Amino acid sequence: MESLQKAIISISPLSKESMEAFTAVWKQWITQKDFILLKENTVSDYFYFIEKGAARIYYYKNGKEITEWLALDNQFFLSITSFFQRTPSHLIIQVIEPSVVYGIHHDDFMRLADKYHDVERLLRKMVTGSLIFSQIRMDSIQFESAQQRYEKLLQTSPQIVQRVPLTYIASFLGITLETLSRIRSQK
Amino acid sequence: MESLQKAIISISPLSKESMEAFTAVWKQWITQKDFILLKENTVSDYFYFIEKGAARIYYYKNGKEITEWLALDNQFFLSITSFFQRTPSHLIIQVIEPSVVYGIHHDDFMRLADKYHDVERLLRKMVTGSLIFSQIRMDSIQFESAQQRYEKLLQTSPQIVQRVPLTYIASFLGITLETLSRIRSQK
DNA sequence: CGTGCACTTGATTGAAGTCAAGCGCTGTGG
DNA sequence: CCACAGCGCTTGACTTCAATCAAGTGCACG
Repeated sequence: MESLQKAIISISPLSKESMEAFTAVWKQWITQKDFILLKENTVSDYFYFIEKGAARIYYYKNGKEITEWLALDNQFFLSITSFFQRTPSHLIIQVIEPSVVYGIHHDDFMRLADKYHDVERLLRKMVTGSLIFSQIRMDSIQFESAQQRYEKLLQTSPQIVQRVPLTYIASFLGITLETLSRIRSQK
Repeated sequence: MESLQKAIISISPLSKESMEAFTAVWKQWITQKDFILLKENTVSDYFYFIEKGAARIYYYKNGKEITEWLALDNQFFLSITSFFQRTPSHLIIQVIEPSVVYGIHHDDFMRLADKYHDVERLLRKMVTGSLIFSQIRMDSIQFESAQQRYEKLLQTSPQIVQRVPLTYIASFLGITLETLSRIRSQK
């Protein structure tokens, strides 16, 4: 819970009152490996924070699993379209290591954003950060080779490469397992 | 200016006071074709709204122009990373038809978001909408064929295909002009 | 001890990129 | 008023990166 508060403050500080009201409504999960936080075709109610452990967001595309996102220690994550649009999602959120996860319900988050201006600002900054990241990732998928993307991941998130199975990493990078294997074997 | 107000309200309503303060600070440009709104390597100060006309956001990648975004009548547009991170951008924003464009300065927008909770909420909803769009576009670039992307554009934004040169459309779709030409010639 | 999962390796294919040439307007200057 | 320069687009030949399909290896654990 302390690490959640730190993560919040680093994005946008909250008044004592807002912080207390805000952190009070987060729910905690202490889960085993392979625990499912979000089932397929359901509305994603929670905005998550993983304090310790690892999770992946994935879905099925033509019968194959596509890993859309990987979250490790001290990261926020969510099914963006489902959480904000309140529509059922083909996404599945699965914990892939024993983990400690926090989540705030959509309705609580919106209620508090309405009540406290600084919570609204926090949410805006979170979404903005996510949007910037999304832009960078789109550029990467469009213009960088599989090799470049893998090398960038090695630089920016070496822990992912160490802790997450290659199958997940491959589709997170937008390439097949075979291509990733060949990239790794060169040199 | 009326269309700007309508566009704002359709995203998130503002109180009379906020709306007045907010719309008061938008600057207007009435421009000829090819007018440059944002020069290369400068910080993008404005969040734009195109009332009538067309604009494109592009940059140079290995000496070639890449069109990143196309905005037509009644759309908001901006250089996301530059506007929010306040960093110089390789992006160029150019009007490609005689147009009427409005823009709000970053500092005015942030000042008003700080002062009025409902302006902050408006900004959050704008960014959220943009993020959702960005996710959908990323998925499209990653998994759809050039053909599918073109057909989708035809369906969702036929005006773009009618009003914008194919060179720009091609790189907006993430393909070359030649590939787009071949797609169009089949059937 | 063997079944299956995680990963590797090889052969082939395919979608789109690159390079190069050419066509047909349009508009401007001699 | 014609000519040709240049832009917007098309077409063709060839290349390339990564996907697909298909085996095969090695380790983990029940």
